[in-house]
Amino acid sequence: MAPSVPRLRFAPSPTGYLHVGGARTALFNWLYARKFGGQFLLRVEDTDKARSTEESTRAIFEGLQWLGLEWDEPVVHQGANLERHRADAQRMLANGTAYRCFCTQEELAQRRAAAEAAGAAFKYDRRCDRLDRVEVERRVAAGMPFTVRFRVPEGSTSWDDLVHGTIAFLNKDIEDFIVLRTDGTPIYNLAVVSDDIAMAITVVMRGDDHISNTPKQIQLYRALGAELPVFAHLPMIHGMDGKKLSKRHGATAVGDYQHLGILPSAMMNFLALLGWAPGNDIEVMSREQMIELFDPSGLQKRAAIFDLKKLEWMNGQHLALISPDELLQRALPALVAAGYGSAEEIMARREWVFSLLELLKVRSRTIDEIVWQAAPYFNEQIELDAEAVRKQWKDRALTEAILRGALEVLSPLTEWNLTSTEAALNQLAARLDLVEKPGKLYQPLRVALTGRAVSPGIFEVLVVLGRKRAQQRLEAALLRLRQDEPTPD
RNA sequence: GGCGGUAUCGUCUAGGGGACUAGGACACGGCCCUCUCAAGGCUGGAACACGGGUUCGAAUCCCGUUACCGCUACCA
Repeated sequence: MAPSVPRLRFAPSPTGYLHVGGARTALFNWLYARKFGGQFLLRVEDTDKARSTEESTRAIFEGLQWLGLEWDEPVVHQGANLERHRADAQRMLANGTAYRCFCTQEELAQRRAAAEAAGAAFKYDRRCDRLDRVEVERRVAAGMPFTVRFRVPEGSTSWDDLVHGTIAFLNKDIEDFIVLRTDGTPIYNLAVVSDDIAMAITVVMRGDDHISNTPKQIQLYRALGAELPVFAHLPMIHGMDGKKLSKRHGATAVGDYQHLGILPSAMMNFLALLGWAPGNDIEVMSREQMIELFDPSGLQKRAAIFDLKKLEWMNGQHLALISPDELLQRALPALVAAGYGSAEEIMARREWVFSLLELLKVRSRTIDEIVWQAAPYFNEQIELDAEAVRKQWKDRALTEAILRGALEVLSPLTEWNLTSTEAALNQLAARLDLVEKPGKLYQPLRVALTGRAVSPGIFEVLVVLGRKRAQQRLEAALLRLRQDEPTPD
């Protein structure tokens, strides 16, 4: 059983960005630790120097931080533990659970090819384990290079997986695997076990592509005299075509979603639901609720398919939940990038921005959509959408009457708010006999005020625009209408 | 090939022997609300991979088959 204070770790290899599958694995590790009062640690598996990069390490940290998956102790770099890995291999050599193998890579490749040609499965034949002590010593003295191989014992290896239940392997199906290379560097399975023991990891939660590594690792724990952790193997994430999620499916890095205008809380919520369900038909959750409701027994065994549409819906739900402050904080960089002003300028109009965001977020699924919709309110000049103009300003005489009339009823207002502008426009509607057809009145106005056929309610637009700009836009529209006048078809 | 894993609507899932004419959500269609677009409400179509058992009774348990996925390196 898991001890009372569980320790878990997320152990990515820094060979790319933080993949959504990795992010979900990290998320479940984190949830488990938070739920049961344990620790969540981070270990960078950078033993593969050729493929590991600093940049990738940084990208992974950033992705985790963006999601809010804070780790509790300094990051462990696997590459720094080489001496311990080596010492552990020596320990196994000394206690007889491993042996030296002098077969070269070429010989092995040859035998493997021969076996395959004969239609048989290749498995190391243990020839070096049969060398007598004298011969081994002679070869070592002669400086012959060797690897260290683990001697897999008879019998079977099984464990009670937290998500799959009991999984068992026959040891005869596991070959004597190499644990230390000729150059004295460790193979993955040794490095992982050695580090997990050193970090006192009690729950190893990882992708189910590691299931077949697990019996080997269990043997290693035993050979090193260490207590076994609890294993939990999480399913993978697939793309819409049911294949393993890859670049072909579009964005796979969590950073991509950040730039698409997804909220971290929505991303977390969505990822959590991909492979776990709290039950009771609960779907939208804050991070606190997720921790509260998390239960490893609800972990899914089956690979899930990443559905962008649902992520977007989820984001819309979270947009509705977050505070104006948080929304502004998350949207600010995108607002600046869109050219709406400097961060200082935008923050100076904080209250106004709050009210604008409040109007736009309900009609948006992502921050990017909010930014796009915000253009007519931040920019001095608006672009008239040609399609909207064509459709809504079709009747030029009526449009002119509406614009002129709006200017007339709006100008004398002493108060400029939702109720006063509504009253004024109602008056205009009556005058133009459009009370029964409000769309005929409001749509042309909407185009004049925002340049678009879609916007928040017209009175809200008037208020957020402010009297001055609203009037300027109506006048500009009138002008534009006259310029375009001589266009009889 | 060998070994391992998985199998409920298109997708995410609820379900853990009778409460199932299988529930919810996304997506899709319709209706309502409505100045547009959203949001919201209501509503429709849509699934237990197949075959055998066990049982009075199976989506739920067991065994096969099939399909898909993973591993099978001196990669991680």
